[in-house]
Amino acid sequence: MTPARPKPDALHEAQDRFVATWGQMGSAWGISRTMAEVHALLFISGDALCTDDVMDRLQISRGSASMSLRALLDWGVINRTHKRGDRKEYFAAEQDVWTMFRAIVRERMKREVDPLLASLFEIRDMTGGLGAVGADHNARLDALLLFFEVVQTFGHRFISPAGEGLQAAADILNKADAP
Amino acid sequence: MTPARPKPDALHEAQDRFVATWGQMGSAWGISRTMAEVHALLFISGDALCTDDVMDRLQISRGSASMSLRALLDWGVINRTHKRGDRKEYFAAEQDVWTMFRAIVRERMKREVDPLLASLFEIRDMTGGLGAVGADHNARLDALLLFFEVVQTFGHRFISPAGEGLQAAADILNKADAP
DNA sequence: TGGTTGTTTCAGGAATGATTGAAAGAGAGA
DNA sequence: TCTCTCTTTCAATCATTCCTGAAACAACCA
Repeated sequence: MTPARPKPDALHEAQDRFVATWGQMGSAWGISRTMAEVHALLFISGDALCTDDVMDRLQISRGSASMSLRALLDWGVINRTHKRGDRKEYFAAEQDVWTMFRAIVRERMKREVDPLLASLFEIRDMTGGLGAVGADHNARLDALLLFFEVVQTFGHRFISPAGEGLQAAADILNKADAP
Repeated sequence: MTPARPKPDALHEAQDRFVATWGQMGSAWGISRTMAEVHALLFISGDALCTDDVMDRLQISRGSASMSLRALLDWGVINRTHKRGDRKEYFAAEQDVWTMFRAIVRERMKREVDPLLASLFEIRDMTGGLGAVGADHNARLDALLLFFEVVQTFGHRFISPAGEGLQAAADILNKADAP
């Protein structure tokens, strides 16, 4: 067995399983497995960890750890911290789940929904000149556009500053739960 | 230039761009590019196409076309049809955008959210015996569980039979739009 | 400034996931 | 039953994406 046990085995194993689970979830949704695992580790440990901690725990290279951490910072789901008398950088995951998902939704909207809508508008314009030939085509595009505009509206509401976003979502769900 | 032009160039090009756009979108969300492209083609053309039509238009192999079509059937976003006096199978995309997304949400819930919740519960149980050591860990898991239960509730409402699902979502969004 | 510690970058290699194409399967009609 | 047409399967190949590791970079301190 392992001679040194800094943590109870059960906790350590539970963390590992959480990391694996969250990693799988990530890849199903288009996020690289490692990046999701790094996030999972920071979230579930609750501590601020340094690059070497992450490397050791997940058995990944320095480069990979650095890139994942950078990407997570860009997404706004982790933060840099420092420890007094230590030059290393430490990273801690946002612990509020709603705040975390607001950040995720904000980024995905910016990276995917907004460009998608822009493209759909452009594509629609390509057949503006056509008469009846393009009518059905345009009708289909319009239906899709309408749907994604609704998605965008809803998304904006979800991510809008603190109270509103969370409250709006919670209210909707509470109302929806009642009947 | 191409000698035969069964369709106006503009329409053809618009379709191609839509296919490419939808394909990109797919890969960002964990769906294989080709499968998303096949779906895009069926959706934007509005016709029922056979395997060869899809192969020719997207320049993919028979095997790839067959597998993509099968997967799209499993997702419930396209349907088989037949033409009188023709043994070939034709495929047509669901044209109602809300129905289409209800199918997508239903499948993703079943494939990803449900198993995720099951895993999170299991992981939580792994540290049930631990005292104070595991308390923070469990609190974090609980917060995540709560969030995904909300997601699940909301998702179920969205996909619930015809009227309700669509209506509920539309209502919520209309209300949210007002102020 | 030189030495030390820590971080980022990126070309190349490894792993993962997707596609092909040919062969087997399935069904219809004669 | 045989033949013809269309569909599905799957091992081998290909493409893409991800990770590694070492070198360059940056920041701090004496």
